[in-house]
Amino acid sequence: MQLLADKPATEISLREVARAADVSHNAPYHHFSDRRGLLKTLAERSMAELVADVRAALEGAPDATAALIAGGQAYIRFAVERPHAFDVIYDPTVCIPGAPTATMAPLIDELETLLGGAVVDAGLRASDLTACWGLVHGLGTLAAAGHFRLDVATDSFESAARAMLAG
Amino acid sequence: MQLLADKPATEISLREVARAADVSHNAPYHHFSDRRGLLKTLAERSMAELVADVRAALEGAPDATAALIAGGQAYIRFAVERPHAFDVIYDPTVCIPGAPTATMAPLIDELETLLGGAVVDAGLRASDLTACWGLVHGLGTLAAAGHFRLDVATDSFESAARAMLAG
DNA sequence: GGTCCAATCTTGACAGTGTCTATTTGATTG
DNA sequence: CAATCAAATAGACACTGTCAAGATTGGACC
Repeated sequence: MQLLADKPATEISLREVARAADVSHNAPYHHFSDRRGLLKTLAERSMAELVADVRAALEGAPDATAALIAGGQAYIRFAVERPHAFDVIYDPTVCIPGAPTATMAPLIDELETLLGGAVVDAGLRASDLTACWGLVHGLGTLAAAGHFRLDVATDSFESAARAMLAG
Repeated sequence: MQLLADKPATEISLREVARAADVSHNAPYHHFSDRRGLLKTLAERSMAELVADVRAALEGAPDATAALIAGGQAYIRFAVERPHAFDVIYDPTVCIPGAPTATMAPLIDELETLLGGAVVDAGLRASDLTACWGLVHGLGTLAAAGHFRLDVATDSFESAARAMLAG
């Protein structure tokens, strides 16, 4: 996780992890089946932290509308502030949504429940979860890649969400 | 580009490209500066095709509202049908938005002009480009990763766009 | 105490990869 | 014809993921 703060998961090697832990180059194989096994674990931990961030934002909001906006903005902020952690969560070569890890599956469910609940509580239809999730995911990804700034992304989400609520 | 249809850019090796072209393992170095140089070229070609798809969708639409929806849906469809090409376009280790390639820069501009024009023509504010781009990007990415189906993503974009137009 | 066992770590080896250097080829051009 | 220059080549290096086969450990049990 420490290495993941500085470089993309793709560029993290098992031997590098071993060196950082000051053990032999093969010690990681007694803790992870594979290089992909390591990445799976990184993805699970990252997802747990993303879910925690979103939940904290939802719980800290005064009303349902504010909760939807705060939750979405927390999602976007996570993507921008921890881009490599965010990327590894959604890397399809690491975790296939159709067949997720035993640890990952409930986290995905929880994220969907949190976001879905916020969408419905704010007065939107349940099917609008797709749009809201897509919106924060795309804004977060593009902002993380540098296509626009974080505050532009969060403001943009807020006004789009309000437009959907009004419409 | 042929290899990119079957596997992510990350898993394409220069030596593999050389074998596919039936040349020595070092021949690619006379056409690309670097492994990253190859990926940059793949990103540029992919971006050109994405822009072409979006433009074709815009031009084939009967009115401004239909154009916005068709353009966004073309973007989503590209992401789902050619996920590896889509990924390499937005890979920040390949092309940094702040300092894009000479070939990539005008393509990014063109995409923004196309989408921005569609947004404004349909009656939205220019600042809504961010939300629309983020929306199709996120829906495309999540659908490509398998989090929901293509038709769910395109339908979701259509109804969200109509909601924004009505609000 | 002694004995087993499972985890953990180690060294050593292998093929594959990106990249550097130096050398050869082959066509274009003066 | 000779010169030149781009394109391709072979060879080498460090690095990587992964496999195999031994070490070391610490506790559970007789």
